[in-house]
Amino acid sequence: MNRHAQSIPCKKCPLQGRPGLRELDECQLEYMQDFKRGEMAIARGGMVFEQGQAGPHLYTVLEGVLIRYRSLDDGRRQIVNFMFPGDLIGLQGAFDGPSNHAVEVLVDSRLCIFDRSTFPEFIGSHPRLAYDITWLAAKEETQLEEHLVSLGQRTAKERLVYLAVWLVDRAQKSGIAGKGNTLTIPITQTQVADMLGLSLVHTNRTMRALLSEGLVEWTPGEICVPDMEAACDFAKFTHEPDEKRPFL
Amino acid sequence: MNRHAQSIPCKKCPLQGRPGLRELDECQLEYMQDFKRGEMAIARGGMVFEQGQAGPHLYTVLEGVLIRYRSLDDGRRQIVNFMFPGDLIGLQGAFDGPSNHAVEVLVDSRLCIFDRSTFPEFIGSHPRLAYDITWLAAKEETQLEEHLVSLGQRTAKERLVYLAVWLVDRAQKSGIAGKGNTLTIPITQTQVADMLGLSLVHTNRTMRALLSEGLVEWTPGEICVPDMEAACDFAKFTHEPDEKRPFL
DNA sequence: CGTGCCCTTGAAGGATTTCAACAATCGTGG
DNA sequence: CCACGATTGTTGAAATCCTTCAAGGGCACG
Repeated sequence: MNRHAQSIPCKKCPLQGRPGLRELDECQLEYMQDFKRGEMAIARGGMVFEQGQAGPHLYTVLEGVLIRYRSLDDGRRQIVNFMFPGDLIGLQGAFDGPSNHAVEVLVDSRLCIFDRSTFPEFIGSHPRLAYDITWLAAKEETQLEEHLVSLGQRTAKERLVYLAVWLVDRAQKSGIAGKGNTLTIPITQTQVADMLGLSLVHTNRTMRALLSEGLVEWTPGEICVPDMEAACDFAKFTHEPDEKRPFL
Repeated sequence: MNRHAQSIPCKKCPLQGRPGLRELDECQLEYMQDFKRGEMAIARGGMVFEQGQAGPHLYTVLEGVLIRYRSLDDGRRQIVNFMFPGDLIGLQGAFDGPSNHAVEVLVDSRLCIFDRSTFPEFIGSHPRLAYDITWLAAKEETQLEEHLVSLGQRTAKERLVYLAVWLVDRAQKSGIAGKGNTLTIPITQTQVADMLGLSLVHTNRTMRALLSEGLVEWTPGEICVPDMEAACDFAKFTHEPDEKRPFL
């Protein structure tokens, strides 16, 4: 399922120069190189870690898309967030205790591996990077807040539009979107349902309704938002200018 | 509404020695003292900051309980989390850009004030504290995940039980709970509804149902969970041992 | 003693879920 | 290469959870 790949040097990190990501300078790249333990490639459907496991690693997404979810023991599950290139995985688990969520690969991914054990040292010795990590944690929190608003206040239709817009937006910022507000991504309707807190059937119906209205064209394998502004307006989505995010 | 109070020295910080909080050592206390700008007392109903404001400060809750929420322009609002003594307020706003949520006082509070501007310096010069801040950010994220599961997967009854258990648990850890899994706190049913994504009417009915079943006794002004274990079980709530949290 | 906020309850309507069945797609092994 | 099972998408109909509308009572505050 997963194999360790040859490690690319940080200086050639594919994330450098992405539209929504901040560049690291020479000096920072060298620091990172010290902490990088290797890379890992996982195919769609593979798990980075399971709920309840205390993995020894932290990861950065170099390539691909992943989902993070929590399960209740009776089978219900909630997808908590999507992870795109540049996102940090496993920060919560970095502080002892097993993580309470699982991470699964949605689009074949390549991850950069760091050791959990070196994390405190890492923070201590590189203030700028410690600052960046806090930045990322704060942003992640902001994202979860947005999802929370969605689940708590929006109707099914609004949730679907919101998610579409949010995904396309994030994809564009990480440079993996297609032309014309399009995103090619194999998300299952079951997964969408588990993200939005809706039943599979209702998710399907709502998608078809939106399709016929032309607001969001969510066909299997591809999301397209013809009129971004109209969609944002409908879903009461206010995307912030969102300056470049740091990474690694 | 709010007034600046005489600043208590950090060495006499009331948070030292709380059941769920980690002690700071002499050295750390001195550092903190340098960054502390003062204190602020706000009464129930008062605002720490509004949605869209870019406040110049960061706060730590010394006393009281607060809520954090986001509003949609059409009036719907979602309470995103509760803040208890030891919690950090405004971390998201610490990285440029106005905060996208508002913070309101639920129980008369006293806050410790820090300058946003000294934040980068702060992280840089005190690795241990930088680590703690990241810890807090990660925990906050974990909490939001739990709420997300609630809104996405649980029924109205389960949500209410979950919230009750969660609140009582947090109150106990911050040492402001009453005897016998009791918490005296003036939460409005409208606020509960806005937290759980339910209508006011349905929130009320569900509360009454739980009351008659004896699972959760949520009377105006007080929450009581007679059988914690039964309640956790019913709501599929798994509270982790949760080691002591750092603060400040 | 009003006015406003909060809690409470009934009844009707609507959004969403569940149950059920079938078509379409895909990967895999014979 | 085709047949097969497994997964995914689609649709109808009935049941239910939850919301909205409406109205009244209690309590605090000026």
